[in-house]
Amino acid sequence: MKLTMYTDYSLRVLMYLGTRQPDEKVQIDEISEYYNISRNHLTKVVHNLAKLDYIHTVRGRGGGIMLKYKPEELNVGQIVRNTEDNFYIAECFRPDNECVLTPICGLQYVLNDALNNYINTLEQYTLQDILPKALMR
Amino acid sequence: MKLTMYTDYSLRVLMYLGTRQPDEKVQIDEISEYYNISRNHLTKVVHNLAKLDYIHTVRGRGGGIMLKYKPEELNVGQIVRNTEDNFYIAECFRPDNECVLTPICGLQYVLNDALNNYINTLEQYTLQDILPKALMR
DNA sequence: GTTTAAGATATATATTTTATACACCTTTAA
DNA sequence: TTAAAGGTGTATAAAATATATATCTTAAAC
Ligand code: SF4
Ligand code: SF4
Repeated sequence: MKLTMYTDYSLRVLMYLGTRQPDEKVQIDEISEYYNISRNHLTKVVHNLAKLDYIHTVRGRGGGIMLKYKPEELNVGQIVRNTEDNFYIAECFRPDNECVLTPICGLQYVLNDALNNYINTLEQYTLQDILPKALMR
Repeated sequence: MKLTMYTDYSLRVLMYLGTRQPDEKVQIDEISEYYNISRNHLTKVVHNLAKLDYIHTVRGRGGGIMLKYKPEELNVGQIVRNTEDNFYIAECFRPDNECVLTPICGLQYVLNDALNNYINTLEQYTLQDILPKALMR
């Protein structure tokens, strides 16, 4: 019942960018220092956010990253759904499931219901809603 | 975003017992064979369920375990809440939190909201609701 | 009162998942 | 050509989970 650091870092990056001007380029180094996360690790998070089309990256000198959409257009639920890689909430949700109850167990539907409500809740918020008012220096 | 095997095993044990007569004693060995789970491991799960007051255990020859309440009196949400040991949904929910955003981040409230809806959903079901109609042999 | 079948407990090990580090590559403006 | 930026692959570490091993305790049956 927890998000991976990877997902949380992804959201932290988006929040960081969200407090800046729309077209302001920000460097990974700056963010990694602010959050005390290794640059290389954060680079992967950033790269993935770019693949997911949430941010725009500019390579080379003078480069940086920036949000591709306005904070109020970015849905928290969608971000989590795309960033968290698996939602294997129980064994029977996994490809290697061997639970003998699978054909007759009612729990799986209940868990699925709960998971949907979890995601649906997140989907009621946008990046704008969770943005820190200002970043602390 | 997943339950531990431990929690799932706990529910499996309760479901197993729920398909039996109220005062029928069932042995751990039988359950562990049915589910292909090591006896010793399952013993710990069972022991914990006893500590949580969900089941009654009888030691010694002729012993076994049985539900302490009727399936319709056992709430799935409560069971999960008691069995799953931590709900550290993000770094800031942990005792060793070092996230610099903590004082200003809006995400933590959103995550908490989502988690509550997850648990609340589970709380709408009882063991009776998820019971397999019959155990397969 | 000894045996046997049951659950209880503590510790160690293995496995899996997640996070981080290291090393090097590519791009582009100055 | 250099320097500052992001990109990529692989290896390692750390943490969380799950399982195994070994032994103990209880109580009914004989
Ligand atoms: S089928 Fe039921 S008991 Fe088996 S893994 Fe799925 S939820 Fe758990
Ligand atoms: S404060 Fe916000 S960014 Fe930091 S761990 Fe909590 S939810 Fe994540």
